[in-house]
Amino acid sequence: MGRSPCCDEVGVKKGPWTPEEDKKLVDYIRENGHGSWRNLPKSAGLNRCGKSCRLRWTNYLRPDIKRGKFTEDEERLIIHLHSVLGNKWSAIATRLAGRTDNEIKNYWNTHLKKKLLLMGIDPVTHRRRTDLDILASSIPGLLAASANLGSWDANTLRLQADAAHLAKFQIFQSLVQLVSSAGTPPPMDAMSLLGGTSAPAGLRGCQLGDVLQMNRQLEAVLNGSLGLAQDSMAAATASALPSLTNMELLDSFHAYSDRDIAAEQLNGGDGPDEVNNNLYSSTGHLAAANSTLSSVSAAAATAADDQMMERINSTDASANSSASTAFEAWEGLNPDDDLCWKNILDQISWTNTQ
DNA sequence: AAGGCGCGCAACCGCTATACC
DNA sequence: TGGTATAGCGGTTGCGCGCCT
Repeated sequence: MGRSPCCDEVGVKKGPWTPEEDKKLVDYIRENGHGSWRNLPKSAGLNRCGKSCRLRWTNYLRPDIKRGKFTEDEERLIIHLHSVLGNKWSAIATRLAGRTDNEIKNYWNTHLKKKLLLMGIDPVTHRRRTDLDILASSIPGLLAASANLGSWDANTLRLQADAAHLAKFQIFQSLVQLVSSAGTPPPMDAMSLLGGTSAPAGLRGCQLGDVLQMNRQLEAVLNGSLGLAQDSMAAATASALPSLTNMELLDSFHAYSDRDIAAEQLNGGDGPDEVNNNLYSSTGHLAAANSTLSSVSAAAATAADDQMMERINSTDASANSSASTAFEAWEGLNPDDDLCWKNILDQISWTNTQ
């Protein structure tokens, strides 16, 4: 090996291409084809290395390149393909007519990755994010994003708000696991974290048993929405919460996953693809579940902290009533007080080091 | 009006794979 | 079979632009 890069050539121009250079390159390739890229610059009268010419042609000047904004279908396809292929941008690009690998890569890094993160999905594994550290590190971004939503449309706003709800819920759940999984009596700091003055407003003064019960309720609700009891969940949601916006959102996400499955079956190229179907349905269900959570929360927005705790304590185990109480409880876990969550995160890191 | 800042995108860098001698 | 040239790929960089203060 030991090949020296072609761009080491002295005196070869680098940096942005001028319109004149573009014209020279296009004219030459139209007349002669690119042939050997190494020899092309000299033949075309360009003071560039062959590699630079090749990149300029393949990423920008090629006549079949489609420019402009990515459509929603293209976005979905990229996410879908990325979940199967990973960072194989060129392979992904072959499935999107007119898009280059570079363009898709850039779009992924600048838009789609953030979008998935905001939805509580790990852009690498395409799974629900459960790792406590990752979640903790994402919270400042989530909070910043939720405070900086001016230019987004209504559905996007709701999705992002829902994603923030979900992330908070996941942190809470991890926190409870942390405490409840300790074989020995839970550390006092963790206890005070869950029920003490640094706890979310709704949990202040709360006993560990109460918190664990509430967590089970929340988990049941979320699991139901994630496909374990979709029909009853949808029915409960419809009766308890006739919100057109959220039902439309739910439908759109179901249509989203169904369309994707159908497309996969039509293509037939990759064979059965459970990973992707799961990605889409879980993405949709998560969004729907959180949409539901937030809208029920909105309905219970005025519940005072002590009233909420009363409801939790008097909750029976039947699915619907516990679900609605858990939703209300959830409202208490979603204070707009960032400081509250900061306290939680601080204490989590302290607890983890013990 | 000007400076700071963040974002998006084109281009580059470094590496691997493949072709060819 | 080994060395070299070339193509292709993915990660990273840096510039330009728009927005904000």
